[in-house]
Amino acid sequence: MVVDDHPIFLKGLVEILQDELKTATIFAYTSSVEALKNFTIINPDIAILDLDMPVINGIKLSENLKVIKLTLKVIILTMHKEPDIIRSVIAKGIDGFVFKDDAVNELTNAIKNVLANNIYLSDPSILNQTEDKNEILATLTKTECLVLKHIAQNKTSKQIADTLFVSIKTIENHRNNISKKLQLTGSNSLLTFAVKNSRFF
Amino acid sequence: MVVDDHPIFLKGLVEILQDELKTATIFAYTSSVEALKNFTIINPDIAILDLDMPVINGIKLSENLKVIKLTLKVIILTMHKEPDIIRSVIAKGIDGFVFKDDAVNELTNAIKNVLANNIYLSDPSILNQTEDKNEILATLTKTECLVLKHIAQNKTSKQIADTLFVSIKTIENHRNNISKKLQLTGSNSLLTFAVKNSRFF
DNA sequence: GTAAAAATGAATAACAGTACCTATTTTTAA
DNA sequence: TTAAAAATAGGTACTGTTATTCATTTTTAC
Repeated sequence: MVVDDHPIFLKGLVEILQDELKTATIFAYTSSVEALKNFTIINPDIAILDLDMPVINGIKLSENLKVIKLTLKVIILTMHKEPDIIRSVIAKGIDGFVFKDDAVNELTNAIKNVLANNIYLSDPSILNQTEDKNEILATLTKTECLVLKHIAQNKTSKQIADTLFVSIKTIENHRNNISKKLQLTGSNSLLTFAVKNSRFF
Repeated sequence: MVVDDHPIFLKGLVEILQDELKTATIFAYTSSVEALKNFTIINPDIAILDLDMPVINGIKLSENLKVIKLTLKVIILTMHKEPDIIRSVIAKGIDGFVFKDDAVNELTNAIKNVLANNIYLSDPSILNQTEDKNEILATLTKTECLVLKHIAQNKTSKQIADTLFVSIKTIENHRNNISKKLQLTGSNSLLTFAVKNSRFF
C-alpha cells in the first residue's frame, strides 16, 4: 500500500515500485481516509506512507493501521530532515524511514530490510547531529506549553497574562522555567526558539 | 525538458507527461547543471523546472536557459504556496506556475496554455491573499538587508555593531528604519518577522 | 491523606529593543 | 557638480525580557 497526497509523486512511486518489485501488487491512495477505507480489503504486507498529509498524517495513519494488522510493516517518507522529527517518528514503532529526495534504491533497500524485520533509516547519522529538543519539549507542563504557543505569536508577557487571566509575574516565571528546561539563555532566545519550532508544540 | 532534484518525483513527472503527450520527446535531469550541459543538444520547446533546487534554483536556471533560447517556454513547479514567492517568480518572465501537489491535469493545462503564448497560474487567487511583502523588502538598502540577516540570527544590536565595526546607535537606527519600511510596530516584531522570513532576504 | 509537582505571585537589578528626535559624513545618481 | 539617498552617530524616555530568589496555593499521583 502506498499513500501520498501529492499525485505526481505518488505516480512516480508506483512506477518505481512496479519496476523494482515485479511480483508485487501495489495499491495507491492520495489520502489517508481512502487508505483506511480499503486497508482490510487489500490487506498489504507493507505500507509506504507520506509523513505530511492533511487530516491524518503518516504517523497517525500508521498507528491506526497497526491496530488493525499488528504484523504490518510501515515505511515513512518525508521531505523533512530535522533530527527532532525523525527521532519522534522512530519512537512510534515505524519500521523504516526514507527521505523523499533520496535515490530510488534507498526505498527498495528499505523494503528489503523491513521485510527482514530490521529497522531501516536512510541516514542514521542525522540522529547524532543535534541535541534532542523533542525529549526536552516533552518535559514541559501543559501550562508551559500553552505559554510557549502564545510566545510563538510574539505576544508580550502582559498580553499573555491578560488572555490567561493571571499575573504578569506568573508568565515571567513560566518564561524563565521554560528557558531553563530548553537551556536557552540571552535576550529573546526563547522567542526565537518558539517562532522557529512552533509546529512541534 | 524536465528538471527536478527529487528522483522519485521526476520519475512520476516523466511517466505522466509521456502518458499525456504521447508524441513528445522528454528529457529528464535531476540537477540544473546536467540540464544546462544538455540544453543546446536537446533544444526543447518547454522546460518544466523545480523551483527549489540546490546550487542553481529553477528561476536562475530559467534565466540561463532563456538567454540561450529566447523563445523557450518555462513552467515552474513548487511546493511553496506563499504569495510572496509566486509574485517574485512571475516578475522574472516565467510562463507558467504549477503547485507540486496539484492534480496531474493542472500540468497538462499549463503546457497547453504556455504553448499558446499565455501565462498560466495554478491558482491566480493566491496572489490577492496577502500584502506584498516582497515589494517592500525590495526597498531595503544593502546595509539594512545585512542588518536584517543578523537580526534573523537573534543577534543583539551590540553584537551586530561589533561584527560590522559601527556604533550600536547605527544598528538601532537601522532597526528603526527597517521596522518603519515593513510597517512593524511593538516589541520584537522585527525579530519575529526576520526569523519567519529569513529565506526571502 | 500526604508528598511531590505544578501553578501562582512578587521583588529587584540588569540588559535589550522601541520610538521618537537631531545631525554629520559618505555615497550614488542625474 | 550638486541634490538626494544612505550610512553614520548620539540623546532620551519608555517598554519589555532575563535572571535571580523566595513564597503560597492548587493539582496530581501514590
